[in-house]
Amino acid sequence: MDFLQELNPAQLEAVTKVNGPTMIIAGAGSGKTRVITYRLAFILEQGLADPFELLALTFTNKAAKEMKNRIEALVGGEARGIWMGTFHSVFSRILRMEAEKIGYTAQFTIYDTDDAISLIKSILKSLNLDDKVYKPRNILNHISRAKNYLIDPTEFEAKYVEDEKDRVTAQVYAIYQERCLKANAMDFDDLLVKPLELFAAHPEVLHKLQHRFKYIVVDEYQDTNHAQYLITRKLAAVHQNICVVGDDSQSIYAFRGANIQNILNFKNDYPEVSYHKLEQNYRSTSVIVTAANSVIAYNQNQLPKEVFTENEFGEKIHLLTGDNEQDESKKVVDAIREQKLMLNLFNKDIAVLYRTNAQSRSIEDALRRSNIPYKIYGGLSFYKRKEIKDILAYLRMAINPQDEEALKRIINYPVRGIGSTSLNRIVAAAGELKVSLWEAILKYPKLRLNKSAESAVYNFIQAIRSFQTQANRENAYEAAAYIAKHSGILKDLHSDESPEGVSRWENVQELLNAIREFTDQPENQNPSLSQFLAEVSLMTDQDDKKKEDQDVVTLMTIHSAKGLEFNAVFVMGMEEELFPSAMSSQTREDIEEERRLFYVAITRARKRLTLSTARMRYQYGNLRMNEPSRFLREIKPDLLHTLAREKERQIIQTIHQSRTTGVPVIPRKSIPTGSEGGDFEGDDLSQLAEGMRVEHPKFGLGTVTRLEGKSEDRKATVSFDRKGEKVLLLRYAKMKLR
DNA sequence: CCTAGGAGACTTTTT
DNA sequence: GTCTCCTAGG
Repeated sequence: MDFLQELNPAQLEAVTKVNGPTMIIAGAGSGKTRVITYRLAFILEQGLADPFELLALTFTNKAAKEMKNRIEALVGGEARGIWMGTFHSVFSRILRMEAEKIGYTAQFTIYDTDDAISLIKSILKSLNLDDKVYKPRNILNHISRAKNYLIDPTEFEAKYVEDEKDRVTAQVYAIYQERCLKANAMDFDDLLVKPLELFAAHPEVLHKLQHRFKYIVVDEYQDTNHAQYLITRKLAAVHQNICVVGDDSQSIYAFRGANIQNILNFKNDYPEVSYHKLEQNYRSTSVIVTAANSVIAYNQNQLPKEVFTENEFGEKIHLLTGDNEQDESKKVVDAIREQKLMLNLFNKDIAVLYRTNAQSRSIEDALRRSNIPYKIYGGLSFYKRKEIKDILAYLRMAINPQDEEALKRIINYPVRGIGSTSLNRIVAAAGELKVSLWEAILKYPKLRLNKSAESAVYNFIQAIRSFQTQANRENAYEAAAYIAKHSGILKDLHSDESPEGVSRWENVQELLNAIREFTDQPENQNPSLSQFLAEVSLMTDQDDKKKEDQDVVTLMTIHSAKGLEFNAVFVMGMEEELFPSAMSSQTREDIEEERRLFYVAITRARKRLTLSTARMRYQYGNLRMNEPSRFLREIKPDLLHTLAREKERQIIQTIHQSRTTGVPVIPRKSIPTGSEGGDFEGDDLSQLAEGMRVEHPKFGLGTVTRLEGKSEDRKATVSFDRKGEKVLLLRYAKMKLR
């Protein structure tokens, strides 16, 4: 067990104290993954358990895969026997084994968020409710929250209905669950809730698992929700060897139901916990670690810890200020070039992070202009593209024909003459008969469809049946290729010669290639289509391996950067209203989560951290001037690099002056329109009227074409002679009357 | 059945 | 500003 030599004392203790409940608080860059993998390897080497008696739960497939590889490197092939995966994949696996016990089959479909929303829309329609008043997205959020707290429709109805919206939600929730069951489908939340239902109804299943899993490790414990908390607690109840690993400072998913109290309260649940703190950071320079500490110290709600590093002091944090987002991006790109030269960096050493996806555009433009290759993460995932979802819907129908959302998607794609009238009739019939859509169309002669629709339905049934046969007989690739061809999708896409059409066709080919890869994997025991679908529904773009090694700059939201590290990190848009987000600035809890997000951003950097702001930017179509983010003031002043440029110095001074007041000062909502615009003086715009000529410092001369809103929201649409039409908030816009 | 265009939304999103 | 979704009209 030579590998133990490589650990520092705190890590060594966390690795070797394997019995009883354990909590490991792992600061950013403190070797968390190493500790988890060594710990599991240690258990195996000590002969304390067999691989299949170990359960390791993560939040991403990527994390699971990495851990698996690293354990395999330590102990060899037996690592493959460990139950290691995401919560969702591990429990979907268990659910497939026991599905019959709760009214499902092993072939159940996993509905993604789009399926769920579509189902809710369909339910609202059947209830004759307007989906503009009762927003499906919103209802789904409520349902999801209820599920996370294990509130079933009956309890929801009884205890949580306060107004009409809640009443509708309760009603939709109940029908939603019925329809999912009828469709042999579960949503993401069900994958966590159903195991608990299963355990309650069939204690022997729980009993078996409790005894089997001698050691349980939960990674990123700060991100668990209530259902996940309960599941792990139940599974650990017999052996009590539960080890939770996480960092409360990096809890950034409360908005999705993660409950930070799970980690803060772990000690209350297990008073005899053995508690370890990994506080030495191996990743970043001292400047970066100290800055991160100084920021997170503003949070009240946290576990005490002292992250430190023995690394070099390093370069101070730079702050760039642009006049607007384009200028900010330009300055960032200049700095990227400079740092590449100075520090000998590759593109792939560099990441540009931002709070919202919408911010990616300006930095993309600037990078493109400079011919710096980049890759954007986020945005619409491969698996969410229409053409991919269409193919997958066919595959789903071949495996689970009860799948309503799949059926609705493809019953008339490619067009086969089953229009909305026919579909409405089918949906209504299914509702009356209380059967799935598939069962309803099997009774097509009784649906009183018109003759052509009736024969179209007959042909559709025959097609799906032949696909089912293929799926049962052939491997995943053969079946999928057959279905793609015979469904007519490939032909339909091929006939579209527009660039988008070509790209859609290519995407489908890429999916087929992925399926072929899946099928051809030598270690794949079960290369069936149903197995492929079971895995693909829990896969995301993040798991895409081939794009990893390209030498390109990484662009992503801070959320998606969690768990990654880069030599040089840029965080853009360090402004009030943006970061912290205007929508998360209401309560102290909101701000603390935003602050943790900033903490995550800072700690992604190994050597260099650069922050940037823009004085002015478009937000939702109007020009806004936001104060520099309060978080900038929370970085110890001596860690910020003072730039020679006069403007930058002023900004930094303002930041540091407000710091002396002690308590973080909440900046004013708006900035006085004083010095920024140079010597341009705006006229009084209260008398502005349509048709008037104006002059703007940036956009030049123009004509007012429209006025709307009142008082501080009053805005003017101005058609500028050279810059085209702009909508300007008069509160901010400085214009002369001409 | 397809399409253009209007209305309205709009933070983050491991599964 | 920009995207998505829905609807009316061809």
